[in-house]
Parts: sequence; C-alpha cells; structure tokens
Amino acid sequence: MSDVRVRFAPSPTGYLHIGGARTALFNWLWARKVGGKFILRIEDTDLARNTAESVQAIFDSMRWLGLDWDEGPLVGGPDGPYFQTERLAIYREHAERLIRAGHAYRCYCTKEDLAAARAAHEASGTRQAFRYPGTCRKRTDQPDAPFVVRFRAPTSGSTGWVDLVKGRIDVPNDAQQDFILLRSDGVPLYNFGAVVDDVTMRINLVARGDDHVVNTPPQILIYQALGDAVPSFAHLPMILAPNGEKLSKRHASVSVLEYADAGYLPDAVLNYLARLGWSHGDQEIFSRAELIAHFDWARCGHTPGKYDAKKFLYVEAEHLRAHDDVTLARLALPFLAKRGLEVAADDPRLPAAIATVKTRAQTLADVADMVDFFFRDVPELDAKAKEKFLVPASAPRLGALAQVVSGTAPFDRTTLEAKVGAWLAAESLQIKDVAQAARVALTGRTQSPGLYELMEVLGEARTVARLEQGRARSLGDA
RNA sequence: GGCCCCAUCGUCUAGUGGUUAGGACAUCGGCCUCUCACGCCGAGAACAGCAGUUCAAAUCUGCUUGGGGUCACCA
Repeated sequence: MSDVRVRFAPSPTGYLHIGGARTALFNWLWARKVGGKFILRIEDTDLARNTAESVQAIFDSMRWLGLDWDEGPLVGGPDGPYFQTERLAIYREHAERLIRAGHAYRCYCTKEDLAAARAAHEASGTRQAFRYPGTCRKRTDQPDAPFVVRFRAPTSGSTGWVDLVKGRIDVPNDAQQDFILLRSDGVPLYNFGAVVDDVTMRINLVARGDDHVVNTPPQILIYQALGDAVPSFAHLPMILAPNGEKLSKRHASVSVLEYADAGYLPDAVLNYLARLGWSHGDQEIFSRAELIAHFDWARCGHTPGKYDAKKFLYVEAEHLRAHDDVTLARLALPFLAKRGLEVAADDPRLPAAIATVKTRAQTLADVADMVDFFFRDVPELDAKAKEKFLVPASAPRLGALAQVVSGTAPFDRTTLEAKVGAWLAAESLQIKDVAQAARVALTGRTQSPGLYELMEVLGEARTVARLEQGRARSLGDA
C-alpha cells in the first residue's frame, strides 16, 4: 500500500480516444504498481459539448480495457461527487476564499468589452498575445451586475516544477494573465475546477497529456494561493497521426470502442499504447501484470509518438496467439454471432477449429471469419475459387478422395495423411494435384488451414459430404 | 508571433563519454510448404546541422534548423 492518489479526468465531449486511454492507463498502472488509488472524475463543465452518451462511452471503454477505478462514478468514494457539475458549491466556496484573501477578484467586464479590447490589441499590430488588461483588478465597488472571478496572477518571478517525465520546467510569470476562475454562471473553468477537485480529492500525482504543460503554472499558482500542497506532475508526450499531425478520426480508429468492435483484445491495446512512449529494454510484448510490474515514469519518452496501425496489429496478433483455444473460443463467440453463426458455447469443434486458424488470425474478427465454414452446413463458395478449381477435371479426383478418406479410423490428421499419401503414391499423384480442389470443396475458399487438420475438425461425415458435393459442382451440377 | 517542450533507422525505441550504434514493426531477398499464415535465415535502413568542452561526444554546452503543444466566460 502507498498513499499515492492519481486520477483520470476526461471530458465527456466525444468518445474515449486512444490518447485519453493511454493517459488513463499510465495512471492506472502506477496506482496498481505502488498500491495507490486510481480515481475517475468526469469533467463535465462544458455544458454545450457534454453528452450523456459520452459519459457512458467513457465507462464502457474503461471497463472494456479493464481499467477499474477505486473511487469515482458508479463506485463512489469519500470525496464525491465525481461529476464536476455536481460540485459547483465547492468551487464557489473556494473562489470566495481566494477573493477574501486577495488572490482573486470580481471582474465585471463583459464579453463585448473583452472582444473590443482584443480587437484593439490585434489592430495595434503587436506580436504579443492578447492578455486581459486588468480593468477590474483594483476595482473596489461591487455593482449589481454579472461578474466572473479572476485570479490575481503575479507579474514577476517564475513558476516551475520538476516534471516526473520531462524534468525541470520553469515559466516566467509575466507570461500569465489574470485568468478566469469562475464564469459568470458560476461554473468553473478547467484550471480552477481541476485544481479544486485535485485538492479536495487529495490527488498527489497528476499525470496527463503534454498539451497540459501550459496549464501547470497557473494551476500551481492556484494551489499556492489556496495554501495547499502542490502535487507532482507527469506530462506524457502526445500520440500523433502517422503524418505527424494531431491524431484525429481522419487518420485512424481513435475511439477505444472501435477496437473492441474490430476484435482487438484489451490487453493488446494496453500493450501497444504503453509501448508508445514508454519502454522496458528491448521487450515488446507485455502482459497486463508485466506492465504493472515494470511501469515507471522515468522510463517514459520525451518525444511525441506516431500511431502505427501495422505495429498495433502485430501486437494484437501476439496477444491473440498467447491465449489458449478454449479462452479464444469464448472470446470469439460474439463475433461468430455477429456473422449469423449460432455456435454453442461448449461446442468442442470451436476450440479445435480455432486452433487451426490461430497463426493466421490477428483479431477476434479474423478468427470468426476464418472458422466460418466449419459451422455452416454449406460453406459459402467463392466464385473465383469455384471457377478455377472446381472444374470437370477435378471431379474424379474429388470423388476418389472422398472414398479414400471414408472409413478412416481414427479420423485424425496423421492417419488421414498416411492414408491419402498411400493413395497418391499408388495413383502416381502428388498432393499438389488435388489439394486446391479439395480445399475449395471443403471450405469454399482457396486459402485455409492444412487439409488434414481441416478434415479432422470437420469430421468424417462432413468431409465426405463436402468432397462429394465438390465433385458434383465440378461437373457443373448444383 | 509570444511562451513551453522535443530531436537515434520509414515507425516505436535501447543507449546516460570509449558499442562493428542494439531490438521490434514495416520493407526487400531466401528457406519451409497442399494454399494462406506461422516459423527460421539474411539484407538495406538512423545519431538533423554547425560550433564548443574532452585524449575521446549519439551521449555535456551553445547556436541554427525542424517538429509538437498552447495562447477562450473549451477542456
């Protein structure tokens, strides 16, 4: 056990994407490694973009990935509520405290005032960024008008911290402005809401994406004004699209749930995400337990990583093959069902069929596609395959093969291979001469597992029937 | 543009002053082979540039260049 408290605080404005998932993962790994607590908090203060479906997508994604949270929505905890919109009174109270202490003030400037100031600033042709001019900074009256609460930011000195992954970072305070803490409707802006929540939820390590390093100085200023301990920070490099742009839907599947639908294994997703920006020597494939055992902030890279679909698929395939056939059968069931194949959960042919395609499939969706023909009464016949291999010349050989194979006992791959081998020798034929026609007859396709394992899993009755049917089709029947 | 961060094969990375700069994915050959995969063997492929420190620099320093982030009553 340790007193480490980390959190993942997504905004429900879309689906949980892989960048967010990686942030969640690293926090979770650290909590699990050191025996700390992993807290989930929903930052839903953007009333306009926030949706209930997104909240659900976050829960579903986290659960699918197996990133369980110790405190947060659904599970509760001592520092709730865990939705920011349910914590408005807490923010207001903290804002009042800052005003009383002189660290913040009410600002009555309207959006129009600000827009005009901004326009004037830009018209002046300066290269400096626009900053709030401080109109209400020294104001003493309290008009009966809407106001926002602004932070009284220092104008000299600098604010810095030792980032757990990036090292020492210092930012001059004159880069700050009197940023807004509370909007006129009482809803906090990101920096204030996050800090108040992190303080009240006793978060002592904040790990998030690199895009938040600019938020860190103002947040530290708030911690100090509040008189609370500043937590440790860890900023993780971003995940970029292959072309170096910010990763978006245009470049790849970015939603975690899309990977679930595509038949990826959650552990594979975690493995790929972890290795993008973190390393442990030369090791590429990690189980969940290994990730937890080896994860360390110091081993995180400093360079933004580009998303690589091929490597992702490779990692996925490695994880798929690491599972035993029975487990894979259970996992593949929903994908079989999606293809209209009703296979009983305990059908012994399923693990056997899966064993034959394990080295050929990468995802569970592949598995379902590849074992499809085992479970259909009549395999779907590929038109090109039929045209090329189920030709009249194949008919006698398919017929003969059906007879040769018929009655083989035990009906297993080694016995079948021996028996067929003897027949081929007697006929002065080579397996090449019959293999493709037989494959098409048995599976409907030109690519499949080996013939004998196919026959074994199919069983004698189906094997013979399909070979006979192939013979008939070769002659142009049916 | 201001501020901040970053820089090793195409990509993810190992490397913390002395290495033939290693691994993985991808790519290209070859082997295996009833197809497709798997597997195995092999090849090409990188320290952004320029100064400096040092006996010695991918490793330390500076500059340049390039890339990224961010500049809201979004998060």
